[in-house]
Amino acid sequence: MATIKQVAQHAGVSVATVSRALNKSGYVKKETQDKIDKAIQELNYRPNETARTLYKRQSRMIGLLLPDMSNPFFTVVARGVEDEAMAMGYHIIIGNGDGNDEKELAYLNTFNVHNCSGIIASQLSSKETFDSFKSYNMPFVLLDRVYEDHEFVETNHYKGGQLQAQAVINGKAQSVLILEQDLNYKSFRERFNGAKLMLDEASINYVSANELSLSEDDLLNLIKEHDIDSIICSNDVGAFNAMSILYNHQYKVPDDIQVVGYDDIPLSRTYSPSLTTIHQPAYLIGQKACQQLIKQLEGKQREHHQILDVTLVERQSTRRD
Amino acid sequence: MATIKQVAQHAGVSVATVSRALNKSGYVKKETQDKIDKAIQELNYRPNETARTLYKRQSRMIGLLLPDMSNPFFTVVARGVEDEAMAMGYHIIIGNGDGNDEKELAYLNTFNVHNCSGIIASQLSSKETFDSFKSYNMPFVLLDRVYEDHEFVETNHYKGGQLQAQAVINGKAQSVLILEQDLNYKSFRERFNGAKLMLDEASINYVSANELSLSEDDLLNLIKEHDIDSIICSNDVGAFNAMSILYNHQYKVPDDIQVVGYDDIPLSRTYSPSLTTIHQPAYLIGQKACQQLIKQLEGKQREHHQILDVTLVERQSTRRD
DNA sequence: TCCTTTTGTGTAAACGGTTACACAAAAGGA
DNA sequence: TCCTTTTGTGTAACCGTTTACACAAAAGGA
Repeated sequence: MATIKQVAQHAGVSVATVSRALNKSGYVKKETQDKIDKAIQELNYRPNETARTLYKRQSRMIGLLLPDMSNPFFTVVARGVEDEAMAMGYHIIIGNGDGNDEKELAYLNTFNVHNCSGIIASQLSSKETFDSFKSYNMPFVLLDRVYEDHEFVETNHYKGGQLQAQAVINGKAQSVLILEQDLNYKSFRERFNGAKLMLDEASINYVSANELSLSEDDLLNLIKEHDIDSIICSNDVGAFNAMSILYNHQYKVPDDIQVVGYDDIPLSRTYSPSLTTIHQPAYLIGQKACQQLIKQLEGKQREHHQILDVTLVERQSTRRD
Repeated sequence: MATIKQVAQHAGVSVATVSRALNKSGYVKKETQDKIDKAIQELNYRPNETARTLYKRQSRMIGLLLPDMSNPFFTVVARGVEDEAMAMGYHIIIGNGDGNDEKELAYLNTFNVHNCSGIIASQLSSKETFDSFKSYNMPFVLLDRVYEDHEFVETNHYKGGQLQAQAVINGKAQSVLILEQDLNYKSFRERFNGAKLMLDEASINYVSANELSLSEDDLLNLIKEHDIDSIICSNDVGAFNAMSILYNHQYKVPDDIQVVGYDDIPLSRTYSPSLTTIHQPAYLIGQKACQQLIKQLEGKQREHHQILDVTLVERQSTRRD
């Protein structure tokens, strides 16, 4: 690889001039600029980012820390971040925290020693991790599962929960099973509360259970015991799971039991029956978070808390009228 | 952030000694080591990767270029690469090429100017891109969609195609529709050939069509026209799509038409009916590719061409006997 | 014309590490 | 004891950029 020194030599100027020409900082005579451009062409020179980063103590890289990129929701978020970063001339280093403190801190450290200019993170597994994040004094934006005293982009989970309930109410629900996830996370808690509120207002019975610790038999028992005719799931993957179990036990969806998911991952449109779910603008979340971070980096004016809207997408897995 | 200079000062030694202590290169007296460790502790020092990279002209980062990380197959591959990289003390910069020459070259360039130590890439959209890759003289390993004159990790696509045919033959196929994708890629071509061979041997009729350019109506027409009772898809997402269309037009899967996918993405187990498909060890592909690249980096002995096995996973979307 | 400002360029010091080299002290061998 | 080897440490150059500073030439103003 050619270096700036070689370009300088080749063009018969000093490295400082080349650098100025490159960055359009300071004065450079047209004639000189041309000579330099020619040299750059001929040597196929591309400035070394590492050296630039070292001097500037700031790279054009963004650390992206997700719970798990193979979760389809986060995959799409990541894609949003990546595309936006690319468009703005940044690049991302990706990390999967797996809800594990140590891993999260290890990635945080990585991002730091690589002079990443900022971090986008979701689901820091504990308040301590979050505090560590803050102590690094790196710009960052939280995603989806946020702490309220920091900049974030999220969606309106409360409304999402209400819409889930609305969907089953539209399908004449009588007895609802709400499958929740870790209620320590505000997002899940709010969805849960939103759904409960709507069901209470409509005087519809419901029971709830933790989706993660629920076996197939547990689910079937709950259904029998409470004569369940509607299931509200905590996300689409969970809904697919439930529908698969229902299918294998001769329950018809949505006639016997209707199911509503959450996220609207790409496959929920394609599933048969296609899944009624809450659309979260995953790609947009990623994009917005990236935009917000870059604004933060550049000291620009911005919204510190962005709460994006969610919508109900009614498909075949719920009844209508 | 503390620097090595501060650590040296704090410990009362030179930076060279600190560096040697840090890297366990060269001699360091036990006593001195202790003083240095203490200083590192007290200053919470962590070596700056950028500086290290600049001197060594080699970072501990790997560029990962995929067609699209939101394709569930590649998501899992990426996760395999990431986990393995993490375990070996490397990190990944991720890029989505989207089958677009320019993007691929842009990422290649990024990886290069960041002094990535190597590249793992899939589906370079043209031979020219591939040649550019080679001209950078960076170590790299190809994934899944490979050129044969370079190191790669892939799966046995020919066998995969045969197994797809086997699956429909097991379900007494009489008239098969093969949905293929871009046959310019060796992987798709081999699957196609594998499937055709098996069907020919069993004297079963088949027609084929390009999945990507096939509308819903086209599909339905083909089915009617050729009295199709089995569909071989080029991947699971395509199979879901097909099944969704079948479902909406009152075809029963697998009774009326059986469907076989390819990839065995996580959701194919959960889909209802669950999908018969060819299991590709996506995670393992990622892991192996990463291991192979790191061996290459370290100049170690290794297999240059790894061809992993695929297996048939028979589930509910195909008939049995 | 002389002085001031603007333009254009080069020199050298940073950025934070690693390592070649020099050299001194300690250990080992005869 | 003297010589050789091993151990331990420091000095300074280097990696490839950016930029503060110095300074000269050109342009502009009176």
